[in-house]
Amino acid sequence: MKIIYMGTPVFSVEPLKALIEAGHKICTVVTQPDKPNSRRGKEIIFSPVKQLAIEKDIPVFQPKDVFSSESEQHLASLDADVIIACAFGQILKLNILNLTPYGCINIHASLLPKYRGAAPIHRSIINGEKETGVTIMYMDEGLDSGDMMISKKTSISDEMTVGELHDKLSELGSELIVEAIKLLQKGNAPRVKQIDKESTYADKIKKSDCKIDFKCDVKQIYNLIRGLNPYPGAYTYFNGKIIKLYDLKISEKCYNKQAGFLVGLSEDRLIVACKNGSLLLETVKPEGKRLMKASAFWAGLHDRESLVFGNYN
RNA sequence: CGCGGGGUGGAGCAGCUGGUAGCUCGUCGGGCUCAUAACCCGGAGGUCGCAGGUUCGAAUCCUGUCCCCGCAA
Repeated sequence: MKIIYMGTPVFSVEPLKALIEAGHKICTVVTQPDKPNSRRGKEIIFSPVKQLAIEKDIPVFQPKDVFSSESEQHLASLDADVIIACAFGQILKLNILNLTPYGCINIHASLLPKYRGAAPIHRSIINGEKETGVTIMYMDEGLDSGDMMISKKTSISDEMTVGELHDKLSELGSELIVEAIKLLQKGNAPRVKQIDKESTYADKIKKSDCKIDFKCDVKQIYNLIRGLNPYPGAYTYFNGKIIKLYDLKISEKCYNKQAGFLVGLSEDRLIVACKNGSLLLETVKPEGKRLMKASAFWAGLHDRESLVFGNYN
């Protein structure tokens, strides 16, 4: 198959690799424009997918708007069989959706119609789901509302972080997309409508979603933290500064302290009292600092007056 | 030139209204103890990122330089 691949972040790297290894001809990789960035100003960071494309000698196309007529003309001139989109980051409109014989196929990291949208992986952990998966679908104009081709489930363990789940789903997506293309080629690919009324949405993670509310149950906080670990990281405040919490365990042990109180250290873990239990922090990242052991953070406290997370002052 | 924080014994920090360095943890030795992650005593370990300047004297002030990181994108 002659494929146009659209993707941007790390999640879309593995599937692209898999397609290349499966022997498909990737005529162009479409990815988001380079962001002129970095603190220093000048360094330009290529998207993960672009890096792979360069490595594999695949042409890269970075339109500001894929659906623009110039972009459309360029893509049309490639004469591809199918467009595969995976976390590309731009909305596709009809002109692109209908550009190739097989249309646009999407790799989505959830079991549709559940968790449509931008952050299905994060949201599924934050919500404490036990199971999720990857769905290969035919794209339409809606938000992840197209007909489904195939999907595969995977379980979410109680300790899993979003980073781990991300990698797992990325791998699963790689397997599925290769299989999906085979089905398309054979001409017997399934096509199942989504049951719209059962759909749910996983909105993009906003900054405010990452703030820990210590009034919540310990389990909820635990899910939030692992659902945002390693990126973008759940945060709270300590002495007026932001501190992000990463690796941790949850404990049922209750302390007679206010939620957010730093009880002390136990086996190199910082105990934080919560509602209906406690958190055992292993790594944290104070504002302006790099990731460090919770025990190191504890060791560096010179003022043991206000040992509470969640306060602005 | 997007905003900002930082480079001090193995780790995390304090000191920075100038006079050769301190805290917590770790580590080593010893003690207490049935025992210990707890406690007590003692020790080792630092050219205070680098270069230059001011000064009788700088981790502390000034200049330059390298590196690291947080936020925002």
